[in-house]
Amino acid sequence: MSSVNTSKEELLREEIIRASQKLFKQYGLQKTTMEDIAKSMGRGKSTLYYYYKSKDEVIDAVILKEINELFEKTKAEVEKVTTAEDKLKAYFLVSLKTVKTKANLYKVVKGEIEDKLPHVRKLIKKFNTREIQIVKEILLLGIENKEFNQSLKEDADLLAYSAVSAIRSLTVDLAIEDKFPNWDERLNVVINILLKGIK
Amino acid sequence: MSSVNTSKEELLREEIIRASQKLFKQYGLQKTTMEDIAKSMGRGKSTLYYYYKSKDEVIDAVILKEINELFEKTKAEVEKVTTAEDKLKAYFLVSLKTVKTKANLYKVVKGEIEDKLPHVRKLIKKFNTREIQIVKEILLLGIENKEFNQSLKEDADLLAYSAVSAIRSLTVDLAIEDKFPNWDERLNVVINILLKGIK
Amino acid sequence: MSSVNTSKEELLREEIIRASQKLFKQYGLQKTTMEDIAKSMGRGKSTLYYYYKSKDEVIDAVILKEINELFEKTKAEVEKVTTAEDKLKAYFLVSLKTVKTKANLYKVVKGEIEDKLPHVRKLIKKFNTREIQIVKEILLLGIENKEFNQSLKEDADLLAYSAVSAIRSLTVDLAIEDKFPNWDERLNVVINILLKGIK
Amino acid sequence: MSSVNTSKEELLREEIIRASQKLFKQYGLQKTTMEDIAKSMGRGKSTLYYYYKSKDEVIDAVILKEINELFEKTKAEVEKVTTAEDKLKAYFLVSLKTVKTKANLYKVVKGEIEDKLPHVRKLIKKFNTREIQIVKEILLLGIENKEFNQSLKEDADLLAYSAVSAIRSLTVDLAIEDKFPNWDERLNVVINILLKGIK
DNA sequence: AATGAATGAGGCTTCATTCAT
DNA sequence: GATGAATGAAGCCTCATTCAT
Repeated sequence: MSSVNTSKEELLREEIIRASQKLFKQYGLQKTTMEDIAKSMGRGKSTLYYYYKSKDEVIDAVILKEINELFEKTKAEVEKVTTAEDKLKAYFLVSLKTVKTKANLYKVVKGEIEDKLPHVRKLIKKFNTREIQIVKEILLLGIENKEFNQSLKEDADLLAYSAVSAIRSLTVDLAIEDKFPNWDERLNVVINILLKGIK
Repeated sequence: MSSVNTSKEELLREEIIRASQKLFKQYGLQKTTMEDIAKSMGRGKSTLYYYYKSKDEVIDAVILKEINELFEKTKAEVEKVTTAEDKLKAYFLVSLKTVKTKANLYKVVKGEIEDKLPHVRKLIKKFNTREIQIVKEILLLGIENKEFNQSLKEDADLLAYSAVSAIRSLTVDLAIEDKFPNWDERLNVVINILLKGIK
Repeated sequence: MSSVNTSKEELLREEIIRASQKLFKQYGLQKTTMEDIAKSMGRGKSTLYYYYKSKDEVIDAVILKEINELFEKTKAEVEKVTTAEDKLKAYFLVSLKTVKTKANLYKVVKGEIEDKLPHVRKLIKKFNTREIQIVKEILLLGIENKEFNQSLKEDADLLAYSAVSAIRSLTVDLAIEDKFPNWDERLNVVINILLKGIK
Repeated sequence: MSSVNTSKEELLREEIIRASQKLFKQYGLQKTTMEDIAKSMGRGKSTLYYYYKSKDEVIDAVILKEINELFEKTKAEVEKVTTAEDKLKAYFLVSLKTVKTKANLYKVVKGEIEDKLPHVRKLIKKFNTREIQIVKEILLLGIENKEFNQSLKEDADLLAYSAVSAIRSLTVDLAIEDKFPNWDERLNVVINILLKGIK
């Protein structure tokens, strides 16, 4: 019985997150009101407060979910291939494809979050840490493999960080603007430059 | 006489922008209220409205100023050197140094702006276009020079765009987090990888 | 159950209108603030916004209510009697009595409305049209009846309009000033002159 | 020297009144701001305060001027003719024509004044008193003349008051709406009814 | 004499949040 | 469990008015 409740409760909690996600992507964190979220679910505003203590908690949950989804997907794809080069490519491509469908949230998240929800920074940081860790491991693997230049070893941290930061922003920007046709395919050029640079 | 008036008015207008700039960097566009700005100048709220019609107008002015400053500085430094490689390095370094002092504003600006002030997007776009143009010209110069790989020619657009986007986000991220000591110096590694990649 | 909700909500909506009505009469449309209305009900300002989207909506509702009340009362009284003369008298007297209790609102409404709420003009016009129609029908009845002078037929429109306009202003003016004792009774003289004039 | 100053000062005072008059007619008493008035004269806002202590004083002056103009014109026309009937007609016609050009001010004035500027009520009252006095004298003349019905004598006051009130509102309403073509000419029907009624 | 500059007071509106049911 | 109702706090903006020059 309790499990039924829990499951039902969990279901609604998820519905709230889904609805919020959608609206956050469309209108941004600030502009989306609790009212908006509630209405989009055909429910009363106070229902949200039954499941989440505050708007901030809703935001947290949404971001955490996004972060995990991206992370899991990235990790899975990276593990599918073996060479460091392929892993790096895989990392880039998953980032690209995932971000493409979530462009607005990322865009929004990046600016607003830091500002208004210092608390959320931790989430982002934690996520970044995990992502950077992945990339760093790929780099180190490549260096050990002799796929990549040995001299990079001491800067692997900074490089990993830079790659994560740059790739994210680039994909977000490209996804938001629709300027370059087939940018996702053509981005290979960029990846190749990088790979050539680190080989 | 008229010039005295103009200059005096201009002076206060600038003071407002400076004060706003500072607060925007600290608290973000939304969280900074007109009240905050006024108080930080030791003046009444309505004084702001004597010089700017609305908060949006203040925001516009601040952003426009930042954009122009960065652009002019970038352009000047790039013109000081001659080889494409040096120009590219110069571009990176100015971006780095400038952004470092304006990290918060950029951070803020990037997310919030898109959301709430579609009007401001034009400013950003125009600025981006100008920056991308600079980088593209550097790339083409390098290709002509044989400094850079000839095969890049057809993707110069996308590359320039990518470089601008990536470098901006990277600098912003690095400036915000204080994780890497001397990151601005060590970033040479990143630049060198890129340069090696495109040579 | 739904009807309970509806009725409860409707109840508060009405309470708001009543409170607003009272204050509008006392202080005028502009001078009465949402704060005033809320306080006079012992409630928070934002409660008003739960029931009405804006001050304008409140004003609309108040005016619409007044208009309908006056119209219904007028119509009922006019229908009670049969001769055109009696109907005309009835029309005058109801206008008189009703307006007497609402003098301030009418006074206020007349000037402010036109100015600031072009939208409300429609309401007024529609109301005027209905009132004028009543009077016109009385006139035509009287002409057919031979109670009134046949020559009025072609100017029935203008006459009806004039009568409505004049009687309203006269009653409002008289109600506001307390100059003439028993003016409502003595106004028979005026009515008789008019009747004599049109017979 | 003092007279030069005075005259020059007087000139500007009048200019202010003229400008205010125009704007009040167009936008109403409240909606017209001191800024608006100043701008429409190509002068600074504070200049107004050099000549008038407050907005209320400006309003007073405008109204007083309007009142006097109408009164003087009315009086002059009434004195031109001799029979009571002609005088009454003259009174009506001047009211009509004058009001036609000032419709907006009257409209505005009627509602707003009472509300917000209790002080101005005195002006209006005084003006009304003078107008009513004129009409009353015409009525009494007519009664003495045997032009009008003798029985009206004891209600001359109320009748005069009513006539003034009704005619003003009627003319204002007609001037504002442009519903009836040539209403000013056709209004003779109304006047004739009244005259017939009181003969 | 004339005014540019500055502002206090106050108005409307929004929204996250609480609470009784 | 779920929510309708209510609200405090805060934000943007307007405007009559003052004051130094």
